[in-house]
Amino acid sequence: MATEIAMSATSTLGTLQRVPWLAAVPVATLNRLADQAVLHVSPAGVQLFEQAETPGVAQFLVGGVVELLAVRGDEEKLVELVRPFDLMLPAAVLSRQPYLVRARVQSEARLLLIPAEAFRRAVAADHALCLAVLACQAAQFRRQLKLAKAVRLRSAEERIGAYLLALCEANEGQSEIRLPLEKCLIASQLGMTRETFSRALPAMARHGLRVMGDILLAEDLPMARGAFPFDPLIDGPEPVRPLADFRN
Amino acid sequence: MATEIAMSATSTLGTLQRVPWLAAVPVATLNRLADQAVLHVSPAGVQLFEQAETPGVAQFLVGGVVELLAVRGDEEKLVELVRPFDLMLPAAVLSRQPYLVRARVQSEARLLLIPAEAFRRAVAADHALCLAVLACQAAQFRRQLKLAKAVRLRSAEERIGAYLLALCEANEGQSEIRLPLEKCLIASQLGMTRETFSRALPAMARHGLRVMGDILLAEDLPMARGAFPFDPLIDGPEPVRPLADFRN
DNA sequence: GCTCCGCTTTGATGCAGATCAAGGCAAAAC
DNA sequence: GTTTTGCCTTGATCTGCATCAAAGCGGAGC
Repeated sequence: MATEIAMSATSTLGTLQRVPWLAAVPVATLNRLADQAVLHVSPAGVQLFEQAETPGVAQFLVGGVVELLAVRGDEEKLVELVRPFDLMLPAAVLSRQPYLVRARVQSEARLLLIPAEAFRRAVAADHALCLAVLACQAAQFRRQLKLAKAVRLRSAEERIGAYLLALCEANEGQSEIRLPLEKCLIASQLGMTRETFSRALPAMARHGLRVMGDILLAEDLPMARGAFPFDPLIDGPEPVRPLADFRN
Repeated sequence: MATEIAMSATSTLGTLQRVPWLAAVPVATLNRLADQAVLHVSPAGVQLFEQAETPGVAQFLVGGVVELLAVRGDEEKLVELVRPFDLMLPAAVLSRQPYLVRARVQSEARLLLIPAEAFRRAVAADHALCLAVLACQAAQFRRQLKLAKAVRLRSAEERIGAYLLALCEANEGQSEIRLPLEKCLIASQLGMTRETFSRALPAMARHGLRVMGDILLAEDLPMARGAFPFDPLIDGPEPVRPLADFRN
């Protein structure tokens, strides 16, 4: 299952120091966190926590991808994907409330585990850390809002179009692009079934995006952009933007 | 349109002091905020800000209800309702990013307007305020998650059932309950059209909830609870829970 | 080679909920 | 009084997407 790795505090500290949005946090504070942190590596498929569980540790994702799933009975619906560097559901940890979703590793995850109480104390003790976490939380909120907008405002086909175009832009210049995920995962990420996704793919060729197997080739990028206009308020990235100049 | 009210700083301060989750914030800080704040009263229908606008003021909702709307072209979809006491989209204000949604007053709103830069400075300067805003932001995030779960996991009928039952519980004991909102507003709040809502209402009688006009009478509460079980991870309240003991 | 298994595709069908289009009903305006 | 205006209901129809079921298809293992 999950591997726990004994680690010198220095390397844990190193990891924390490499996080851009923790740049403004004093090393002393990061050090105190690092002292209590353990690095955990979890392979795909492992469940990190269950819905309704109360967080005992703060989990800091430093590698891999984790999916958050809304659960009822035995059906799961993907709510969000978490990528590095990000805290897993800081809202639950900070407010000492149960998780609202299940978390499962999608691709091998590297996690820094910090006892929840220690984490809360650190946030309460260090203003700079508090500001950083606030920025992280704000970014997560905005990502969530964007997702909600995408689902409510766009049809399945449009979401696929936007997704494929985002891929094209990420791999600027290449004409052949390999889909980064299994199709069924992409489908659930876009909030539809794999069948719907599968059926919609051939239809995308009409808009200049041909998908064959797991290869996407952009045949007519301008036409595609015409059919699926880029909306920065939905498709734009949402990086963590710390309130840098916090002392003033 | 909107009425701007000249106000002694003391009464603005008084308003801030009455906010539960600002209890731990030093009066000096609240006072500095109050000095720069203006109370604004906006009648229903007024648009507070537009999608893509960059926040110039932080808006603190102290009365009334505001709806947040995702917009594309001329169609609007309700994303969330904001009620007192809450900050309007603190994520946008703090990260100096454009609003992702439009805000419109649903029922007469009382807002404390604070210049955005002053607000950011205050958060950056006062640790206690930062913690309070963090808690506020966390609560908003969790509300948003709960909404997403409700929409993805429940059918239209189930959402209506949960809503009506919540009403019953709020007015414990009364057999006749008046719907607190116009039906079309309830419908959009539940993420469906008024027609769907209208059609589903008669059907609810089969589960012990009869709605006649704008009166709801709970004919068989236990049966209703059986059909629409209460899920605290969706239906539970999500108050702002400040990390009270922040100095430690 | 063959078989098995996971993933994907395809087809047929079903359904929830949206949309379009008339009315009904009541309070407010004239 | 009548008319207007908002809001709600009702019916007919549409459609996007899910669901169910049955193949393809390719790689891993035997």
